[in-house]
Amino acid sequence: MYKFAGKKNNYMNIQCDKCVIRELNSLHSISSEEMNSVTKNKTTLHIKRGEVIFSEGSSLKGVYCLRNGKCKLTKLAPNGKEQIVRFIKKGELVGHRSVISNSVAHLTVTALEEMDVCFIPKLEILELFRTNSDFSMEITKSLAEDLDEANTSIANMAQKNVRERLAESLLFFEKIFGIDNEGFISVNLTREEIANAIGTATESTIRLLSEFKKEGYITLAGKKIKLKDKVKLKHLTEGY
Amino acid sequence: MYKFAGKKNNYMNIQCDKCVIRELNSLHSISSEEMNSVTKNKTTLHIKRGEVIFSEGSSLKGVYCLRNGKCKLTKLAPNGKEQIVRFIKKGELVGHRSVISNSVAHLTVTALEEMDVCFIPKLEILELFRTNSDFSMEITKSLAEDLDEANTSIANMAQKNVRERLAESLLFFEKIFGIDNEGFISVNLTREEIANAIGTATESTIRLLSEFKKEGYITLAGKKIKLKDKVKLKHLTEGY
DNA sequence: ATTAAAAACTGATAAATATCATATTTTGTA
DNA sequence: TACAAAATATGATATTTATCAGTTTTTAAT
Repeated sequence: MYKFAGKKNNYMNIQCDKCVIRELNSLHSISSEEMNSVTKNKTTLHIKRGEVIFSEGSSLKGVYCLRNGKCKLTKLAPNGKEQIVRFIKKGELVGHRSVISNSVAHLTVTALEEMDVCFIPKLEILELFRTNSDFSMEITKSLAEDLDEANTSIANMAQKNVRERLAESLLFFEKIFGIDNEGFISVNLTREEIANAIGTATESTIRLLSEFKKEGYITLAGKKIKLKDKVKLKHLTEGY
Repeated sequence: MYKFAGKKNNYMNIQCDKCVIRELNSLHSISSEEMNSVTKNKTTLHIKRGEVIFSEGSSLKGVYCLRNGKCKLTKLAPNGKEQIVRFIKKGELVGHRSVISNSVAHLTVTALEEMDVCFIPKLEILELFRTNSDFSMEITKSLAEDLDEANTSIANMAQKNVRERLAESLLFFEKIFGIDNEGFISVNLTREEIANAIGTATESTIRLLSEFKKEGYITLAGKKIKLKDKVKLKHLTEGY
């Protein structure tokens, strides 16, 4: 079962205006006065791989700003399988959808590695949204972008086969997570998690990865994956 | 190829505050003064089945408010097939995503039947967004809702098989479009369109509809569909 | 009312994918 | 370091779904 992230300590309550990731999300549009208020009211959490930041059905008391690390957003299907709907990394906000629409969380957010996350109370966010139209515009734009990506995802799921989706995902993983100094994709995903993202059986994912390796498009080292022939992978995403 | 809706006539330039659908979308939160401005600047279009309101890649000069009728939102996949991402009906807005994020349209909107559509210029909408925080909140909430539905759709596409998705879609069609006086679902969709919505081959859709009929869950009369056993269909969506 | 085009339908077959069973490897931790 | 648990891997088989080819029915335009 889930391990919940419980350690709410303020030991790292860095001022937001000194935070490196500030520029990366909607918070970049707030004034220094507003920033001070956020700094005062936020708390910082340290979270380990596999821990849940919040889960589907829970009611959120604020939004989370990711200082570093990566996580997955999942949805539980009626068959009990978890669908990974999206990946999120350093600099992004989570929970703003629930806070804005004043509803329960519809996704579960789970850390894929150690991460530091700042919790900003609901009131703080709603007040910013109401009084700072740059901020509300930013939040709205970010939802609009998410919606657009989700629509693309629907089309991919519906129109592409598993092989095409896997190729697509590998390129996507490298693009958003980058590579380590040996050239491997910088994210720690199990085969099952990859399967849950592309919507297939774990065995199919494993088999296709082996095929991609055999055909020379990727290198596998344990669970680490290196892309060797991105041009070919790009072609594979469109089925040739 | 597409037939574009070109007839921009003002013959039906009804005042927005008298419009029946006003209560149904984000515009319900605007003042009567603001409403007057919208009335003055909007134009009304009459559109026939199959005509395109706007298409993927085009840059929008405003948003469209659906006075009546139904339409489909589609996305062109690289394989040339069209994916229906969503259905929209009377009372809803389209194009606000593009206008808010100041980007090109990422979807094509096509009428499924005769419809009247009001066009509201971009400036009008952006001004409302900037100055009326109730309106911006409504727009944002509606994007948040769309996003949530899109995520559910991703999970359904990924986790459910074609039979389950078809059962789900039939129930969904009846729910959002209602039924006529003989009990048939009130929307005119070809088998191909249904297939494009659930992400399968047209033949598979036809075959499964025949099976559902043979098994007594639905009635078919031409392209019209009546749901006979909704409890069973509900069970089918979860695979039993 | 006639007729051409589009849509719906059906069957046969191929291809893709899931499932089950089991072996091997890796990982985390005592 | 050892060992149990988890993850990865592979083969055999069943199931689902797509594709192709053709027929019938419906629709819309003249």
